[in-house]
Amino acid sequence: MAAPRRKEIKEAPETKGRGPKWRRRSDERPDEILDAALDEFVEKGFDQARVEDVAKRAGLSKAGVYLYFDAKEDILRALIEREIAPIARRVRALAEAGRDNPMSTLTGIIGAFMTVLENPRVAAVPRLVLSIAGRFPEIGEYYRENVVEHGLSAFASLHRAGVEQGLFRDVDSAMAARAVIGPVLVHVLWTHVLGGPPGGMSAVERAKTQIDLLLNGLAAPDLREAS
Amino acid sequence: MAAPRRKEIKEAPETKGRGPKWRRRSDERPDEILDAALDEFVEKGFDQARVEDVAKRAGLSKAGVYLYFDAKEDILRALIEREIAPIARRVRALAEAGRDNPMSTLTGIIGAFMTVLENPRVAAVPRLVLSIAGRFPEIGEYYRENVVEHGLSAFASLHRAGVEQGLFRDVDSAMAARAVIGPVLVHVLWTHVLGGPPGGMSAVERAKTQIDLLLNGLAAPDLREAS
DNA sequence: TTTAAGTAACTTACCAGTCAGTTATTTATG
DNA sequence: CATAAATAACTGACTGGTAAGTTACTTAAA
Repeated sequence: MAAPRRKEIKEAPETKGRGPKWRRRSDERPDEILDAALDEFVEKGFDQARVEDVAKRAGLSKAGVYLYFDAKEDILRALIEREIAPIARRVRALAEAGRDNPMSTLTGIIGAFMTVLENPRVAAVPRLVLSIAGRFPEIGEYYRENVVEHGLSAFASLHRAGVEQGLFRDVDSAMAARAVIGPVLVHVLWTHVLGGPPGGMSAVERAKTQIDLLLNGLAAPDLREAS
Repeated sequence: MAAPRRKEIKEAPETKGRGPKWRRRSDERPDEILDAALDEFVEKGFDQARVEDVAKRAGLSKAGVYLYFDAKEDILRALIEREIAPIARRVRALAEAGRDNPMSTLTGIIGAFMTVLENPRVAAVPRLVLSIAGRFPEIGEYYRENVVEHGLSAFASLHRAGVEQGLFRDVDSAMAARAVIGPVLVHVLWTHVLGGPPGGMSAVERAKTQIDLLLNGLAAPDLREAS
């Protein structure tokens, strides 16, 4: 916990003569606080994290934090909103790409999920959401609507396209989506939450195996039912 | 680790006339407290649950609780241990049964998981574990060793048996296990944590669809790769 | 009469949130 | 340019409420 150096922005006004009237010294404070909060929340959980520690990590005093956020809860809310936006955007992008080539998009999705969630800081957000969703239902709903449901519908359209091209079987989209993200989720929980050993496989190998299993099924080839 | 000493004295004085010298009035107190604690923890989460409320629910005073448990944390520990034992036992039983008939055992496992986890009180335990595993790593490890790893190895032997009988493909057992429990887990989180709508399907239908997908895969039949 | 079982009231500690006052930076003025 | 005025940014110290854990005492069973 090295004392974070205060940012020293001595930068002169951009336009010498007629600059903007008000140039705040720290427009980036809110983001710095959110960064610090994410670290603290990940380390200790929302309840056990102290606002004072968040403040210290961000390089200001507790009272300073309350200049930018009205309550601890609001820090959490803002944090989750900030972290979720890019995910929603990415999901959307994947959905767009999916129309043309469902199969490679699917493998792309699984691969991306796995590698992105390898990063503990990324994996931490869904964990945080899960752990506080009971107490702040709106946060859970927000996450559901903006990430999960978004993702689901994106996947559904991808699946639909694949069915039309004769690539995928016409099963229930929601169930298929669960078959896609379920194993990834289990892996995340296993490694990041329960502290299990990562196992021998690399992320790429795991992704490959999972896709194979997802597409071709567990049943021996000669036993598969046509559907 | 030091679980609060459960009073091992079995109630029933077998002999009518002359009972044992010491008949405690409440051998069942610890269990009553744990029942109450589960309710409170499920409702509010570990941190927000007050020991006094647990006590009230169990029908005694807060100080009374501290006669049986040294700390709030110990209540949690004991609770999880108590709830986990039967699961481990069930997992073992399923594994035994699995040797003979891997295919029906597999469908049995999925069905059992889904229906059992329909009960919020049951679903609550893994949720609790997930939410506090960061702060009490031993609890996470305990859960991992006694439930997840147990279950994994049980599944692995089931899978092996199936492979030998030519029923299953010889993929990585751990990955196959994830493919089995992942979707169930997603469903639990979806309904119990994020408050998503349950969707049209019944538990039985869902189980059926999931098994079909797991065994036969998502790919259209004529595209499947032999493996 | 002994002792396990139990309680009300207390102590202790913590921490979210506030407030009165300080410092730094910008603009206004002569 | 100096310097005063204005105000945004910030802090140390405090408050109030909450809840874990303790203690000194009471009750009731054997």
